[in-house]
Amino acid sequence: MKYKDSPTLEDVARAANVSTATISRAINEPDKVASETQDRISKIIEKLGYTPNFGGRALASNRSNTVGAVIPTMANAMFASGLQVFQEVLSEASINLLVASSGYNTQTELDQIKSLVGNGADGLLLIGSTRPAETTRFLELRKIPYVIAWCYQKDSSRYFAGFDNTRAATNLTNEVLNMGHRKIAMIAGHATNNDRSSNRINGVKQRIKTYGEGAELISTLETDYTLDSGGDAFEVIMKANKKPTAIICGNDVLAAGAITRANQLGIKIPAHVSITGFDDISLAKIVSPALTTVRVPQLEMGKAAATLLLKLLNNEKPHSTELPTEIIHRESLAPPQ
Amino acid sequence: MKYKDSPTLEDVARAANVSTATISRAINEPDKVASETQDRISKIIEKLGYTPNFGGRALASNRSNTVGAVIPTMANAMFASGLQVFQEVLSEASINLLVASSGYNTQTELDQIKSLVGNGADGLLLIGSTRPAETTRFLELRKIPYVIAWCYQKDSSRYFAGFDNTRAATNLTNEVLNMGHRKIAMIAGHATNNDRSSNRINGVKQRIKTYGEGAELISTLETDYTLDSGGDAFEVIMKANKKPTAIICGNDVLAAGAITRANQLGIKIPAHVSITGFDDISLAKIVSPALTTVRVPQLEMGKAAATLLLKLLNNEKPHSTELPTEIIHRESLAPPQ
DNA sequence: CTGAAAGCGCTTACAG
DNA sequence: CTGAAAGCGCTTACAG
Repeated sequence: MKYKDSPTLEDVARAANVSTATISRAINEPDKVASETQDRISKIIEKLGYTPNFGGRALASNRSNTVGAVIPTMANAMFASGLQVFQEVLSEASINLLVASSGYNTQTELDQIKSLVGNGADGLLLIGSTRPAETTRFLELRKIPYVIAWCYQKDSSRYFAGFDNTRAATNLTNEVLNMGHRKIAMIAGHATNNDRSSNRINGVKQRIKTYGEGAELISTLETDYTLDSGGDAFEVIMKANKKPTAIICGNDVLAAGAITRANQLGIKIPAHVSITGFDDISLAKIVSPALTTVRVPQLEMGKAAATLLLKLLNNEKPHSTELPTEIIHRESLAPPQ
Repeated sequence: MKYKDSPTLEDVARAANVSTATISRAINEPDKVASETQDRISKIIEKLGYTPNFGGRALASNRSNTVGAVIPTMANAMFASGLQVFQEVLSEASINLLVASSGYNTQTELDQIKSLVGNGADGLLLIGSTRPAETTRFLELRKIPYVIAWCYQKDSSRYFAGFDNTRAATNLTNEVLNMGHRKIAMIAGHATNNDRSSNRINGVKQRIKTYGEGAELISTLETDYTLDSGGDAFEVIMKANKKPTAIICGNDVLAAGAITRANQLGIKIPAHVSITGFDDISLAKIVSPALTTVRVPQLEMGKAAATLLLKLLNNEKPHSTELPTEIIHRESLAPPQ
């Protein structure tokens, strides 16, 4: 847009018979201005329809009041709803949100981070803790405050708003085992450079290993987080000679894909095989049978991440926040028959 | 972040033994710089880790290379995936995306528009064509280029990347009628200030009215676009004395909610009642029975909207783009029994 | 192809 | 509580 058409601070100053400094204060630090002056200025601003020029402000103050988020994909409702809350909280603090997606690709993520920072992001929201050294180096070099959501690490110098994926997966696996399942398979998301996926895999593996009682992880397939991939992986697993009685899926999309495929193939869930999900997005309630899954605090993470980042921008030293997960019992998990 | 730590154009200029003007050109209009100079500058930029200061650039050029989008909600996968493509296309043109949501509230939408524009958005993506005069006035006053997605109007001075909601609804209704249904009900989203919803309602009404043959719209309920609301509306409709043989839903979320509720109540779909959706989000394939619905070109709209906006920012006069919709036949619609 | 210099619209010590 | 003025880091006619 052309700012030439818009009034500037100087126009306001002239009309109000004060200096531009006073107008600036009236806008940014009203306490420091006499209340009558304030009133007069307010009216003139209103009348002229003045709004501060963004570039001028950013240049002079070294602040853009903008924050960036790079998420793997907006297409998964999970990230989208977390992002929504994140934005709402920021909005109340008059901070705007720049958004980009990485498609689960670390190079793309770095490109987007650079782009957002180059476009003035004062801080960043990132998903997951594992990333190439180059990315970490850039972040440190530029001293960008950032918070990491969807996972949690204690005793870290970084800031997290998330949950312990390993523990959540361990708990879920324990539930599956206690229900009597011994032959278990897993359909996971690609684990490379994705700590949420690899931690969930680890949680499942660890629990099965330590459980004893003949419990066994017969296979774990890594694939894309899509419905079709989940379906395909399900088919592969069910065509093998050695079949599981329960399949633990890395997220709800994969699980919903598996169930849909099972329905098409005439394989009864959970009578023939149990299936579990992860995330508890709305799909989980809709699919039939409804998914037994792990509820992940999506909205709470969005909110916590925003709060954390706001503090960071304010030069405070906040504490990472760990959020709880919970197993949601629905129909897709039952004792083996 | 503190830019004091970062090198400036002047630092680069000094190191390269040229003026800042030349560095600026090397970055923005490489053709205008001798290729040896260019090479030297590139190396120095690389070595110093220079990136242009956003505020300085925005102030001097009156351009932020940032565009804003205000969508009703990110929680509906439909908008989220359109937004994703929108962002990807912009990203290739080195334009960043500022995102905000309105929660289907026109006042919130206006606030967010003001905030994004105040934060430097050069252009805007908006959903739907109906909004209060105050909003339209603001947009015109500030001369913000914007494109409207998810709907289409011909012979308008505004720019659209979308489809004709009325016609799509008409076509779907025609399908339902041709299948033999005569008693029809509708579960729609709130129509006030939501042209997508009201146009879909109009399409259904019009077609039923002109169809004859005893066709009748026995009721149309307006509600929130949530699964539970869809379920509740379904229950209300099925408890009335006069029951429909088909229920047309304003979107897939509502339809999925209705089907899920039907399953819980033991009402067979489509044996007892047929149900149709709108949008064709992934829910539609997952729900059981799978939804017969209208495929809305989400990704194509995101792409078309980005292309349109890019042209607008480039001072071209592009044409609005109308995209086709298509009826997807699955299991939830069948002849009345 | 390159440079000197003005100017974009703010904020912020500093002085009063 | 207010003002004069420097300065933030770029871009862009203009001149050569």
